[in-house]
Amino acid sequence: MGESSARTLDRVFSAVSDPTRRAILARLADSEARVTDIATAFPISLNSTSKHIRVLEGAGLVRRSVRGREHILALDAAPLAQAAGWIVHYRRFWGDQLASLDAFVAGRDKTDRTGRSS
Amino acid sequence: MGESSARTLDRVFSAVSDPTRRAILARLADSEARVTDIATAFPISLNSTSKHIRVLEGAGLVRRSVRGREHILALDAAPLAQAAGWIVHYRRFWGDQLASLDAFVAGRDKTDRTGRSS
DNA sequence: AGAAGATTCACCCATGCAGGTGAATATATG
DNA sequence: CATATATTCACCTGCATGGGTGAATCTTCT
Repeated sequence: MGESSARTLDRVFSAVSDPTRRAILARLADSEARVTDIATAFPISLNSTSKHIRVLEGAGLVRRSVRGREHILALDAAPLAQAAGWIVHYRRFWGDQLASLDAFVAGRDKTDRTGRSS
Repeated sequence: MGESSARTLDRVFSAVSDPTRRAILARLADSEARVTDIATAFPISLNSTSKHIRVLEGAGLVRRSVRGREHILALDAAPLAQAAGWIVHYRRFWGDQLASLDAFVAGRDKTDRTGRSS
């Protein structure tokens, strides 16, 4: 399971490296949405939005349920857990700035999670 | 502080999305190394290795100390903590597969951390 | 000074991706 | 059937990047 998911890890990290896609995830964390809903919320075209969603789907971060002519998109953060699993291996190198991961989580929870930088 | 680090987050995720670079990080987690040491450990040229290290430096994940003609590279996992901070915002969407992050950390700690495939 | 080692710089090539526009495909709705 | 809505497909452009080769730079050693 650790070997075949390397490709997935590639895609997850790559997908999440884009600010627009991180913003899309933040949006979907709030509520489900259609492709058009997301497109109108960002200064990019509907087409570009569709491609971003494709990438997020390829990473397993977004799931789509076609209901009629509307494509309802929902966040699926499971691959992020996998990504966290990789990162956490290096937690002993994080140094004195972060004692425990849970403490880190608690302290950081009120930060903005959009990741938008225009 | 949360805004200017968005770019950093981009670079961290992007840097880590490459399997070769993840393997380089794993190597540096074991011990410091020169550029040549890393290059000989991978089936890519010295030049390509140098570029990968540049990317990792740009993400703040690797620090270089020039000692004479040798460039000693060391892991700096602090940016990974920042990346973990972003991911952790979505931990409540991870579902039933992972109850608490610490439990996850404990259970996953003996998995391989190389990230190498092939 | 001269030679060998370590690393980078300057290009080249191919691929991928983010962004766009315009047409095509479904699905509702009148 | 005809039309509006939702999404994608096909294609184009510009830029970044992973890979390579060969020359240049800098440092150590004899």
